[in-house]
Amino acid sequence: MVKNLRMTHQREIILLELGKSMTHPTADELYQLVKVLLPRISLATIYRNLEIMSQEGIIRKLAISGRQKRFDAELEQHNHIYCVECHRVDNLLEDPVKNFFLSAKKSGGYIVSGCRIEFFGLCPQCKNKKNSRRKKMGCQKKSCDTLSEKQLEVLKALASVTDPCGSKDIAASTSLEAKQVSSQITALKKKGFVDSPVRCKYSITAAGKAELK
Amino acid sequence: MVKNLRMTHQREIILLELGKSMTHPTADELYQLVKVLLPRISLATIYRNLEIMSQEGIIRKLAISGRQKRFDAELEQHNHIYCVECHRVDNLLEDPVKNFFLSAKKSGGYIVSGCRIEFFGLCPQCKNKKNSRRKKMGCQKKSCDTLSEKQLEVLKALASVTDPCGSKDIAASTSLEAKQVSSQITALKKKGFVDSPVRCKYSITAAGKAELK
DNA sequence: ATTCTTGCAAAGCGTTTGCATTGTT
DNA sequence: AACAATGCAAACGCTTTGCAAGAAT
Repeated sequence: MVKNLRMTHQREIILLELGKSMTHPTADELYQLVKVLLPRISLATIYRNLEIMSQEGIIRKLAISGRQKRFDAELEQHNHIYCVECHRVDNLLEDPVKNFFLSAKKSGGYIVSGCRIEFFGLCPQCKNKKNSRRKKMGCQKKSCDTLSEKQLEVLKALASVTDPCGSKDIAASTSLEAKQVSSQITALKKKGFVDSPVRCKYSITAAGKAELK
Repeated sequence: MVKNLRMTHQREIILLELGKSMTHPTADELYQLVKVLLPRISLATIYRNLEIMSQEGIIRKLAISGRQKRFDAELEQHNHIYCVECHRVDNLLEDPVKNFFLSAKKSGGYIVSGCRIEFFGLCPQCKNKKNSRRKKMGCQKKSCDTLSEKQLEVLKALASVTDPCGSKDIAASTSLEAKQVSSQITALKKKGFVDSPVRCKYSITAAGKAELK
């Protein structure tokens, strides 16, 4: 699951340039930036590293509006605003859900003409496929460090929200009962993947996020 | 601006199949469906028609998650849910902003692992470019049917929301003052592009939507 | 020594376009 | 008659991949 990554010169520079950039660059834009420092680097290396690093959770791949993929070194949850004319992507500072028009005004001078909201996850079919696949592979590895299906589900649910939430909330978003959730949370806290910043409210830790690959 | 569309057999079938389909098909998926009825049709025709028809507002192009574009014959505002495993896209029946977890439960059995919210519009630079371009072209056409810049801005603001809203809301989302908005609304109502279903609340009409191309 | 990573080139995929022909108005 | 739309094939842009050479552990 976890790859043995090596810190190559190329990878270092790519990460550095992505970190410096505030424009959510595309692979090609990043290529242009990196080429200044490493003239012999190839575009394929950029793509490969961006892919690997986003899989490892070191950077974030933005699936925005059809066109090219864009990348972001900022991992904290934040939303984006996209110019339909020049295709640039900026960060949205305010929470857009709270007040559409307010955030529009504050979005660095954008004229907001719309908003796309898209949920993602597993459809019923794929959910079932995954479950049966896991059962088959279940007999191979069974160390204490391995998360159970239920724990994984809970952890994912916690990863998908920013604010701490109670076990009822988690139950509502998973296939589990509230009672089941509580015991999973206990196990997850023991492993250091979950903590409880407020009484009866839980949130995922950095270790927990890392565990989800 | 408005093209002279012809109703060809191909276009008719494409529209029909898209209308029947509940899966937000990709161009290629639609190609497979249409080919059953019109075995000699080419994929390019599918792409061309989908592009033209979405430009004309007859269908909707979904800018979703990375890979292929998807198309939808349903024009009413609704949000989507996307399976990260098999890439299918379903409709989200509930308003997702209201309650993330509630809608997750009701999303046809999906396990929701996240949500992408993306605003779009014009960035400050492109906004300025467009304005100066319009000013240059302003002397050519000046019929009564032409919308002023301000009217256009108001109309766009109304097009971007589902519920009727007051002039203050509109002012907040445009570069205009509330007073200016009111007079633009009056003009737009006269042209039949805006109506007022509730006192002091305005919404865009079908004609208004059509006017925005 | 092992195995991860690179640069290069070629292929991949989804989409768009040029062109001669066909079909609609 | 005018010109929009078609089928075909070739090109496009972005991305991925196979492979031999190179670099990090």
